[in-house]
Amino acid sequence: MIGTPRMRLSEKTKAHRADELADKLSTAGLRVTQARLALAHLLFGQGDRHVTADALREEALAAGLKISQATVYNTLNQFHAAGLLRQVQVDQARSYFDTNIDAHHHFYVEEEARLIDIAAQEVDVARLPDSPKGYDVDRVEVIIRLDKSPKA
Amino acid sequence: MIGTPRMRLSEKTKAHRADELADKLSTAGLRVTQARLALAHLLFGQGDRHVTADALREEALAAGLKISQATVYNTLNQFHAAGLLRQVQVDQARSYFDTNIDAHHHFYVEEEARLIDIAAQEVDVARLPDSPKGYDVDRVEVIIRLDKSPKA
DNA sequence: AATTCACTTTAGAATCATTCTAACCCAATT
DNA sequence: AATTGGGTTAGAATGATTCTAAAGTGAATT
Ligand SMILES: [Mn+2]
Ligand SMILES: [Mn+2]
Ligand SMILES: [Zn+2]
Ligand SMILES: [Zn+2]
Repeated sequence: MIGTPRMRLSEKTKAHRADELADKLSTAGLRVTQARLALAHLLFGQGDRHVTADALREEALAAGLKISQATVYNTLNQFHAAGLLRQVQVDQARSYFDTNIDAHHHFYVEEEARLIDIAAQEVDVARLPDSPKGYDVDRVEVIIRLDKSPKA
Repeated sequence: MIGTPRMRLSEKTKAHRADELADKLSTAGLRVTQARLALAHLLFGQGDRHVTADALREEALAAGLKISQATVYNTLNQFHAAGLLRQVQVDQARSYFDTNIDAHHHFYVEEEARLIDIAAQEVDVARLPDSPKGYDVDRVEVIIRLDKSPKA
């Protein structure tokens, strides 16, 4: 399996140019529309993020964008289906969309509804059981649930 | 930390007697009521299970029990709060309640909405990152997502 | 530049799991 | 048997997500 090519820091850090994002959409087989570009800018323009649909909606509104809730959901689902986003399921109430699609794991702080990335190489899953007959491993997820330390 | 004492196979396999279940509830600090006993019988009377609220509701109805949806939810949440059930979050749509409260992991077959237990010793998580300052590990969950093997 | 057409966006309704409310019910105690 | 403090319930409410069907837009074609 070939990993996503690493970007140079300068590319990864600065805001993506519009044509970079447009390329990203086209390459993923999605038409380049205003709504998708605007949301892609919010999602991919500032490093790895974990967002809920509603949080992204509020960001869009705060940024003065006129984008409906349905479009936010449509876009997140399309980006996910196209492999531009990963969906993370840690909370009963809502789902998170992760802009980091490389293999990695998560801390989850339930009290703060906050996800924190763990690089794949930070966790060593040394041994896994065989999959049941007729099934293949799609993905191995490690979720480390955290509590706030009690005040000493 | 002291683990739950293992039962002999004969005890674990056969249906629990009513007084065993009543003890289980009392010990957990829950009053022994008809509804709780009946649901405990369905949940704990047949080995380890992963159930959704709705599935349990249907089982109860099929068994001729007169139990409302609200009571199913109340009871599952109370059993969970009392430590008799674990809640497993793998699917965006609904949550699962797991009668196996020992440390263990899961396979999840999304296509079939089915959870399969993995004994803790079947997975070797050899190395974990340090928790962020001010937070402690509550639980480490490993979820192996499975796909059906393509037909050869 | 106008036309076309498939795809996109949208407001609002619908869905569905879960929770809440407030009235009745029952287990435990006296 | 009366009291009382949960427990149970029907039905309403909530909240995330999806659906509908109508209006808008991107890309290709005249
Ligand atoms: Mn897959
Ligand atoms: Mn805890
Ligand atoms: Zn992540
Ligand atoms: Zn389990």
